[in-house]
Amino acid sequence: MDQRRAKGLVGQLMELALGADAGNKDQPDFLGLDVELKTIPLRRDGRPKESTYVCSISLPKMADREWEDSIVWRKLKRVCFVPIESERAIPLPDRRVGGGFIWSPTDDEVAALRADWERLAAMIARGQIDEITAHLGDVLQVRPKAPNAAAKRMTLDTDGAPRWANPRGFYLRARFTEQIVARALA
DNA sequence: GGCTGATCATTA
DNA sequence: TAATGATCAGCC
Repeated sequence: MDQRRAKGLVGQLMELALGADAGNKDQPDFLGLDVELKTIPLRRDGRPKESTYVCSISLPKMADREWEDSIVWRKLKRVCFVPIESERAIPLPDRRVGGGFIWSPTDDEVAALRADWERLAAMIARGQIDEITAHLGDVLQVRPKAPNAAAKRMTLDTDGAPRWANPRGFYLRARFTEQIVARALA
């Protein structure tokens, strides 16, 4: 199977298998439980292979939104993580699924997430969206999230002036999810 | 190997 | 069309 053409398939199969019901809305996957479902790709050594996508960014809404009301926090305060074997050489049907577990960030993790989020939100609010790179953030990072690099979406400046920007999304660094998985297995 | 920026399938 | 689900590919 061509893995290049099956990127989101694993996640969607899990949603189907576990009965997630939010569809492609900007809300937690399990509406009644307020729990977000995420798969984590693991290599043979049991460490995460990739960073984990959290959500897309609504540029205009970042400016006057507090951390407690942010989409990132709403999604991350309770997550059902499901580790999945993801070596590129293993065919999709042969991949093993690990035991899923419900996770909530510890106080330290919340503090780290919040610090990164507030710094990034401040940059967005100041109209520095094009200066944000994936280098920023200790645990949370901002990366392109678009069909291709040429895609632009209309957004609003802090002054209310329209401008074009590349769509972005929030991601959890692999080092962060590695700690989560390690703690869950301990 | 780790990280960053780019890209792909499917659905409402 | 735009949002969801992530992984790919190349530079360091």
